[in-house]
Amino acid sequence: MPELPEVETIARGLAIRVAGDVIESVWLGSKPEPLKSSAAEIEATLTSKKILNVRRSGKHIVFDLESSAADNPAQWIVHLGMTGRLLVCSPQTELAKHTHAVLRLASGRELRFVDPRRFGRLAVIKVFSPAGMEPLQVSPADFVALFRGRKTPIKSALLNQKLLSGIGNIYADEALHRAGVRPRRRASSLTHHELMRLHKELNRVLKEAIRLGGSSISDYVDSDGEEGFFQLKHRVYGREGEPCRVCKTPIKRIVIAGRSSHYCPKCQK
DNA sequence: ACTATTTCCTGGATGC
DNA sequence: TGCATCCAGGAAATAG
Repeated sequence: MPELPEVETIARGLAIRVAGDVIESVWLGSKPEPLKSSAAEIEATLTSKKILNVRRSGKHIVFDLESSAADNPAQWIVHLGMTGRLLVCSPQTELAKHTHAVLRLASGRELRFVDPRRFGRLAVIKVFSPAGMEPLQVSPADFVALFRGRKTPIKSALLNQKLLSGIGNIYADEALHRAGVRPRRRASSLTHHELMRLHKELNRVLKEAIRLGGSSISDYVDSDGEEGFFQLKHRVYGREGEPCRVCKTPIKRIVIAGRSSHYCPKCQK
């Protein structure tokens, strides 16, 4: 399940591999569900366009396209959802089940979008603007202000993409453990000191995860098919009943707003 | 304006 | 072995 570090890893890999290439033709699957823009619009926008760069914004992958007319959409946006993958491969490579889009590149390779669970989304847009703030760029003061007066659990607030873009279930749990805050605490109940610590630990955990290429659980791999290694550093996520890496207390699992949440009852207050 | 709940979707794990 | 059921979760839609 790609969150900020995984999407960052994928976007960096794609930038190295396809920046400068030209999209010669576009094939879109018959199922329209993954498309936010119309199939015709996506096809028209991508065909014959040069890919200038590939980067991450929140959990979205942004392909900057060379635009001839200033009023045309000039970005291709991909959200990988839960199981989405972007693969660069040779045209001879067998088409994977659940392939929803194939872009033929001038270099002779293909860029394929595969997504079994179909939670991913494709769109073209003029200029993409993320809903929330970038966790790695938000200032401590702005971070603290985001949670002022919010009654929702801090875990839910961290997952709210309109506040911060890019945090998912894994890194919300991991950041809360490192900050010593229980996931069910109301966001507004956190002290200034706790929020400052949360901001610092969130930045720390995201940067370390990016350094290790993300967390490979389920079927996540980067654009080279390589797995990440941050799952080895998980302190609470997916570790129900196992000893806390800090104090040996068994990790608890609870459900908050339908999401599994893991924490150490001793380290987190 | 917020917050909570439901819905979408498939494959892997589990239970009988 | 096979079949049914449950579960994972990002974000949009819906309800309160």
